[in-house]
Amino acid sequence: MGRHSGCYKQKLRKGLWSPDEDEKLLNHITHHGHGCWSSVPKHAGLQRCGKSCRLRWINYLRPDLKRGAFSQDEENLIVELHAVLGNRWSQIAAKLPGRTDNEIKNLWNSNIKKKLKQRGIDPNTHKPISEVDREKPTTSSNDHMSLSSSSATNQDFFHVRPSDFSDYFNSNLGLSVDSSLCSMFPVQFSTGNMVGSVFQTHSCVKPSISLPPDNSSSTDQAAPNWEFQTNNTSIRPNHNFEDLKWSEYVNTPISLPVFVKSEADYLANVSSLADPWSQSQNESLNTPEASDVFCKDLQPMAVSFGQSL
DNA sequence: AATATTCACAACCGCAAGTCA
DNA sequence: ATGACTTGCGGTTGTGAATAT
Repeated sequence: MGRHSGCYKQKLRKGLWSPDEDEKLLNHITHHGHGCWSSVPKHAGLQRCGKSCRLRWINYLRPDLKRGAFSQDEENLIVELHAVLGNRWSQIAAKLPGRTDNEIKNLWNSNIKKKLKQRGIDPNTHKPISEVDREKPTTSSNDHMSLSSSSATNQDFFHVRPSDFSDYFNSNLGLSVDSSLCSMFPVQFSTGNMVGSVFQTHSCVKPSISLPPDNSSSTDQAAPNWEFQTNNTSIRPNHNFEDLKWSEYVNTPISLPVFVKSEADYLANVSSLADPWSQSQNESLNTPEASDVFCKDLQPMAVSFGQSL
């Protein structure tokens, strides 16, 4: 490739950095800033290309790096972010202060991927592996948006990236939604072990998900005070925001997503959903876009989905 | 003890997008 | 408009340590 030619034309060092090189680079950037990376090696007295210096600084020498092992919370967040963002490591890293994209990518490839596979989850789609195998032959671009399929899972929606959400809104629902503001908040079917998910793409909010204690009876749970009834299914908002471990989360197969435009709308919707929804499935939620979307489009799909169980 | 394998981490490579003359 | 150059990203490879055989 053409641009990054310095490393090849000149006899520049490659491979691991020595402590001496680190010190030179650190001193230079501490006193002068990096400015144009291509001029850094010359000014710092290094036999490296600018690109290599940049990488070394970003991934290792930067003073704000956290280093050390990832916490369980960080791992969980990475999995959840990956489900929405895919391999957009830099965007994932932006949500984890002190962590680099390279570090997260390495963790994913060497550790998390394996853990997910051991739990029967396909790390690419975040779906159960058996399901991924079944679905391999056909996947049209909008298949993942359909809730009418009985094989829909939580990961169907995590699989959809924010940009896809906004495309879907813009083209199918006639709404103008900024992809960076698309979010989901949790909704729970009361007839099974199913949850939705909270996700905020524009700020680091740890998803909070709660589950019914088990698949069957959950009488002691502080249940939401409304539910949406169909012939054989009821849908409740879940506002019992207890943290959920990923290991538990991956075992919960179904979600109902609701989209909101902003953090403010999100909070408004959560509080509005705490109120009785309505007597009728046709009555709108009393909040803006999310309610409209949910009532006009997602609710009927959810009903269809619920009935197909 | 020697060798092979696995693992975690660091660094490299190729590409695309952006900037600037 | 064009090409040289920089920057940033994501996939891949290299390397040394730890572990298994």
